Amino acid sequence: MDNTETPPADMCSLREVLDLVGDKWAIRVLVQLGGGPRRFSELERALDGVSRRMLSLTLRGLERNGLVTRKVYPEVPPRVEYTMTAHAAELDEPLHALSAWAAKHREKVGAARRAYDA
Amino acid sequence: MDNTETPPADMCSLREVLDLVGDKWAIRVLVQLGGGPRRFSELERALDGVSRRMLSLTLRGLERNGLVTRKVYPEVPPRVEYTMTAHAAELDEPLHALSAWAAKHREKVGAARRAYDA
DNA sequence: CTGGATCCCAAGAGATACTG
DNA sequence: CAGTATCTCTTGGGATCCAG
Repeated sequence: MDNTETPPADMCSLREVLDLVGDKWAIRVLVQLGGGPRRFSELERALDGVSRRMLSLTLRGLERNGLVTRKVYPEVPPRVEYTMTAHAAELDEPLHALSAWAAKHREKVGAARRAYDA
Repeated sequence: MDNTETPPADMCSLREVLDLVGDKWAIRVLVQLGGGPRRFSELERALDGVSRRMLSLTLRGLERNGLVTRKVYPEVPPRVEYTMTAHAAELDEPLHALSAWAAKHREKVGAARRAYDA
């Protein structure tokens, strides 16, 4: 066997991660929560352009999958804080690796795109 | 400053990567191409469930962004081979990191989901 | 303040048919 | 073989209004 195959990336796992954080706002929320617990309205302001509806849906999803915990303070006016879970925090490194790749190859991608469009 | 902030993950870069490979089929195509050049029909068979249309659109996108090159052999019947570019190959490691995270925390995610749904 | 409910539009994606 | 063109259905997501 002289093939040069890369050990097959685990498609199943890859899909699972994207299903968890591949949507429009999930990663941005996690990045915010990486800086510590945040209230709903704080997130709303920090994530420029997000609608209440989408923020809510995104947080529900993250909570459902155990990436975020929701803590309600029985006060008036109501206060709710969202916090990253421990294993969500472990996503930080893989995410940085992706981020680094993008930063490194940004120019090449841009050039390829311009060339293709011409 | 005693804050415990993680160095802010680069949101911009993160978004760029997801725009490149965050759609339904792109990553699967890249995983296939990681095993060497593939023909259109080979990909079509390997990616179970993909439609011709989506495979075509996905390949166009990857090609446009310089992640894949398209080589046409002037034969009859026609033959076309798709190949990963060098910098697309560098995505392999970050992707593996994500994949590893998913594999490691699969149970926790599943449990969280079952708990939430109950 | 925190969000759920509803309406509506636009993008995503499957099925089918046709062409170089 | 390797696609493109339509057509249609589904899903994502914004706007707005209502409620605990």
